[in-house]
Amino acid sequence: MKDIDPYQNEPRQEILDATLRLFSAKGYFGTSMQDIRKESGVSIGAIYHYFKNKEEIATALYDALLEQMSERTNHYLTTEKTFEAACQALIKYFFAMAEETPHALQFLLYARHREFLPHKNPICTAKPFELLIEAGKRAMAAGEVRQMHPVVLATTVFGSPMRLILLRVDGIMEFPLTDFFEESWGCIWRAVSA
Amino acid sequence: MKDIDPYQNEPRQEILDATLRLFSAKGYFGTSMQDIRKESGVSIGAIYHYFKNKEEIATALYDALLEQMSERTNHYLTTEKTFEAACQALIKYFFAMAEETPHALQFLLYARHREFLPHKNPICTAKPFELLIEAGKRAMAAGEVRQMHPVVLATTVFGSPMRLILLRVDGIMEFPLTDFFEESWGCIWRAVSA
DNA sequence: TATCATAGAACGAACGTTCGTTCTAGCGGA
DNA sequence: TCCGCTAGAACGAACGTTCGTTCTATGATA
Repeated sequence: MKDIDPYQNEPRQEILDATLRLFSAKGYFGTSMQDIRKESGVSIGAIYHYFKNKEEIATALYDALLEQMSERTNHYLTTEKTFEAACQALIKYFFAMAEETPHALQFLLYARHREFLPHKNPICTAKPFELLIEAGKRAMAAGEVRQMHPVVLATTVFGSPMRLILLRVDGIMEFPLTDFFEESWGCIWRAVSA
Repeated sequence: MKDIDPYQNEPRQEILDATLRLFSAKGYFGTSMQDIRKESGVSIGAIYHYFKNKEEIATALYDALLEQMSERTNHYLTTEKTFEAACQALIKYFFAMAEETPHALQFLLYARHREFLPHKNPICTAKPFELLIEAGKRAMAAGEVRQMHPVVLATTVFGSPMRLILLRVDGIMEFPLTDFFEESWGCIWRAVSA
């Protein structure tokens, strides 16, 4: 026996997948609704049946990806015993994402969402960033890392991996990021450990 | 005595200044030629007298800012005696830029130029980035910094300041970056010094 | 089982708007 | 007079969106 309407939202997901590919390749404004129709194989009328307008497709994508990232961040920060282990796990997760679903990372990290989602806050004020800041404060209080401004801590730990990720999803870096994890983390931990 | 025709290109510069403000606030696609006309006070006809089209305005901006950045990078890397001093000077320069001309940095670092300047290489393959990589290799050979992949070195040194800059030009960081230079650099140099 | 009724998914031509660009007329200093 | 420059109306293309219609699956009725 089948699940209740397992295919009900199949076209909806098809639209989202196609849109993510297009947005990450050509950007929001460079992607027309006709492009989405061609890439997804779903007709214009059907697209507007599932989404109110173009912006709502972008919002749906953004929210879903941010939620996923937020969950993972929260997961590692609460289950790993140390700040070090949590950060390592997070960076490994991002590095793996850069290899497996580069489109998602590109859309989430690279795009200036304020250009086409003006009512959304920039990603750095979003939940994952706040979770990190709080975890950093606790790690400083516990003496695991040196004392510094929480934002400096966060940028020191994640600034360089993020830049590596952008180089990778842009196709400038030809080797998988996982090859560089140890080296990169070695630098980061020297920088902040107590 | 005045320079030769100092005012000849006054409208041209007015257009570029206005466009930079608009692009950094609303993005390339969010800015119409009518917006540029209003912001610059130069008529549509005059704008098209000085520039072939919208893309050429963006290219002129991009090239000018990149050239300026390239010059500075080259200057510090060749005149400062150590890699450490050169990097410090560069980061201080960027931090100062973030305070004084945030629009320029925002346009140069944040925008996905591939969306509207498809024939331009991403900024990370541009001259300043290459200069840094080469300087990093020399510093490793000289024993000033530890051995690692040159790209890891570059992202470790500049990844975190760049992220601080983005937080600042986005208005998330409320204090001038110069306040955080010492703290940030302390982390960076721990990370990479031999 | 056969027939009809209904809902809503899918369709794509057509619409109105906005955009970048072109065009033509005219201004003003040399 | 000439010419660099300015002006802004007009143009055509491309865009996001709408809308009247068709298709399809399901349920009700007899």
